[in-house]
Amino acid sequence: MPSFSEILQRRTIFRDKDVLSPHYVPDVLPFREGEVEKIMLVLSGALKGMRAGNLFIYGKTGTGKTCSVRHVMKKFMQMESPAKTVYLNCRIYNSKYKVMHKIAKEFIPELEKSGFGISLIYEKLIEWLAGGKIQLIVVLDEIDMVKDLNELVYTLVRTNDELLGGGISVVGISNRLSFKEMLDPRSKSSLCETELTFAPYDAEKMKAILKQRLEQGFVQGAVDESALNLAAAIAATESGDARYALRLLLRAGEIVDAGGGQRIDDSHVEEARRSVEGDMIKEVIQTLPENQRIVLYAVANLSQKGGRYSKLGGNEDGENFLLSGEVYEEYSRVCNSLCVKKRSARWYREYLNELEMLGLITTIESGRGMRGHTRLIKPGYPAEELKKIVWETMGLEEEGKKKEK
DNA sequence: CCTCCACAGGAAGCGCAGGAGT
DNA sequence: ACTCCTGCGCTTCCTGTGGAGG
Repeated sequence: MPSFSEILQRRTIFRDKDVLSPHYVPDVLPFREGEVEKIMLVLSGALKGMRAGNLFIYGKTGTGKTCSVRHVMKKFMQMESPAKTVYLNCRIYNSKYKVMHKIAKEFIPELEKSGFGISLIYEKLIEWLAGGKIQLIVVLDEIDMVKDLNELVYTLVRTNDELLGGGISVVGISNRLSFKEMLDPRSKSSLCETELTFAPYDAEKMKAILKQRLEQGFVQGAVDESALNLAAAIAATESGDARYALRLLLRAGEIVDAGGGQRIDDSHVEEARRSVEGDMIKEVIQTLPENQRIVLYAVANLSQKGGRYSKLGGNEDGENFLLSGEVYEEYSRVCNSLCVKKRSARWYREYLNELEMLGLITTIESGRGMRGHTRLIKPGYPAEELKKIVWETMGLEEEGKKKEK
């Protein structure tokens, strides 16, 4: 059993792990100068006591949206001004009430406790804004998660009509462009007063970003040039997501540390990719309902044994596809042995659709050679790995699985 | 050609939990 | 604190689809 002092004395190639975390806001944002300037421009009015413009920011995950906004907020707060900003993530504050309450209690201590009516919160907020002639900027990250978004936007925008001094402006951030169509036209036109799109990073930019971070995050010379290139290339081709790239490097560093090495090379990045991928699959599977996990297990299990399709010699390219029907049979069987009540065949099909969308399985329509109209299924990842992960997430049911064998 | 098979997926409705309204 | 309402997960029922088999 090691002591803390031993652990602290262990050699590490990290200088500062925080720099590699997704929450870190760097002082310089490479390739986002233009976007940062535009955000500053839109919000600058508030510093002069005028109402700032509303802003809608769109871009895929890991393209620096949140980072850029937080960066601007940081600068904004350093200025002498009665203007205020609030940042909230709508994954947590996902309704009009929760958002309004969070905004209010940020500035008005007496509303700290919950249980106030929405109208009281609203009035207090107006009183506070008008009293101090305050310009408030509300940043709503992952804004598409708000259930009654139309209501919320309408309320926030209308507030300005009731105010003589002070005002509210909204900065919405989303990674889904399609949600804009869900808004009614009035909310849409006020929220999207100004729009800004963040493009994914290409491999070159990704490399520069990683380079900037690893100079602060790792000790000098800890990362091979080719390992850096590889990490940048993987992240750029898979998603353009800088967070993913950073995660790769972080994991690769941990792998090297664990092995007592001193340099990250290509093999560590490859290993990190597999490891991170495994983590992400696990995260997804964990959120799945029990029955859906059993469906996934059934697919994995059956694909190892081989389905009827391959036994009938129906496939030319050797792909081991499964028939929808036989997977349902297998699923039913597993449910039985686990003493879990099975879902109807109709709902099972919905489960399949969702699993496909999540990339956990792939399906194709049956063509010639197959009787009837069905779907051919195969796992999206190695069956062994999927079974293991499902197994782990099932926890207590492990005993049941053993009996089944 | 028609019929049957083996499914896909839409429509309606049901029971339940949690939030809104009073 | 009480009911009322609504969204969600799910079942039941049903119509559609495209090739196989007669």
